[in-house]
Amino acid sequence: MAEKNQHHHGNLRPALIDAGIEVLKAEGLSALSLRKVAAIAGVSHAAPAHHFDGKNGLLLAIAAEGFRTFIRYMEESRAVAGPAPQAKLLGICHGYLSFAKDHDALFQLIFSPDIKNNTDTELTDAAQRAFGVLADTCALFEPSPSHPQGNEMMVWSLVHGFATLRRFHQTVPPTSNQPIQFSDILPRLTPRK
Amino acid sequence: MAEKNQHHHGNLRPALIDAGIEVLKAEGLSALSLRKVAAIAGVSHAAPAHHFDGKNGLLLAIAAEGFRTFIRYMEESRAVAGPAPQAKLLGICHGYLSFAKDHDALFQLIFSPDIKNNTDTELTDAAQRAFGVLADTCALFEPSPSHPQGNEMMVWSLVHGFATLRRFHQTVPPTSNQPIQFSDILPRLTPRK
DNA sequence: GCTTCTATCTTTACACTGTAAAGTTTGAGG
DNA sequence: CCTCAAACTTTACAGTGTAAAGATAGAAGC
Repeated sequence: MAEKNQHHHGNLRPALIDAGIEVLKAEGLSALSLRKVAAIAGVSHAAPAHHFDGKNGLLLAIAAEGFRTFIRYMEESRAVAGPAPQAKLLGICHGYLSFAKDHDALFQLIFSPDIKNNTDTELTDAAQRAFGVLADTCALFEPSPSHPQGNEMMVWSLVHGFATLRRFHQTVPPTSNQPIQFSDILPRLTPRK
Repeated sequence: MAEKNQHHHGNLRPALIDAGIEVLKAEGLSALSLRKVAAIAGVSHAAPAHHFDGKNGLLLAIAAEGFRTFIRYMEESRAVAGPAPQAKLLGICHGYLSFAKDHDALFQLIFSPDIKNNTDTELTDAAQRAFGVLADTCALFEPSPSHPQGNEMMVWSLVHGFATLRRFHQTVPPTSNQPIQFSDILPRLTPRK
């Protein structure tokens, strides 16, 4: 490894992003601080400022990386699903939900309104590619009569809300104690012929 | 008013909660601090500690208050809707979405996983009552064949995801620029006879 | 080979945050 | 009138983001 204990770290930027993801996994979003990731990477606390424009910049970079693994989750889950359109759609959603479960804090971050994005193309590109994965799968079905993107928004809202509320129910327990599967609430769409 | 400029404020607890909601409206969740609400209420920065168990306690109290106005939004929106079950359901959802739009930061707070709830009955009661408003309206329809609470969870996930993604699209703009209405993605349920 | 220069990182400093502990005031009860 | 307890203040401390100035090392030019 490029373990130079000198002044120049070598590839500090990705190291800081990795450290950030590490903190997210271990202690959650609220525990993520510039000084902590700097300490993990073995540099001074002010070093991150030269690679990211403040804390928000680090969050943007981590979020972009998060979106990329988010995409991977959906694509891999779709790949192992059956060939039928409905199976592929459910596969995407299961990937969505698996990501939310496996990367709790990262999921919180990438959809957090706290990260102010001012034309960060790296983030918006990754986010729109993530939406594209879902849109492509929705294109296998007849479009919604009410709106050209009706199916996308319906499925996207449904799975996102489901994931978010499942997180919420860890804090405020639901009234019912019968666990519900996502496939129970996903409507059947009519495949395109 | 009970404007005593002495040592004892009189009713500091609700004043701090109001100050917190005021900050949320003006500057957002990230700008909410104990010291700031204390300053607004005109007390020393450590005063809140005697009424709430730390910052999380204040957040819990604000969130409980937030859930109560959240309930009011849904009930009032249902009241002005038509008598048909589907109209009432759509009314609830519009109240849901109006609240999310009018009280952006408060909406973020009440569904934030950062507020750690350790058997705070005030919050859980309000939250479960909010869910009850939606459940009551869903009871007007035939139950989902797949799960007794299938309709509730479907509608709840749908509207919550829609609200969240609308917030998200303020940061990352959507690929399509044709605005979509919630009524376009809400499925028609079959009313109970 | 030597100098210069620039990106990278460090040091120092400051305002702000939450929290704990000890001190002060005020109003109520004996 | 005295005591006392609740409400609030004061003081202190560790942690945070950020800005500015200083140090270092590798590259670029000659």
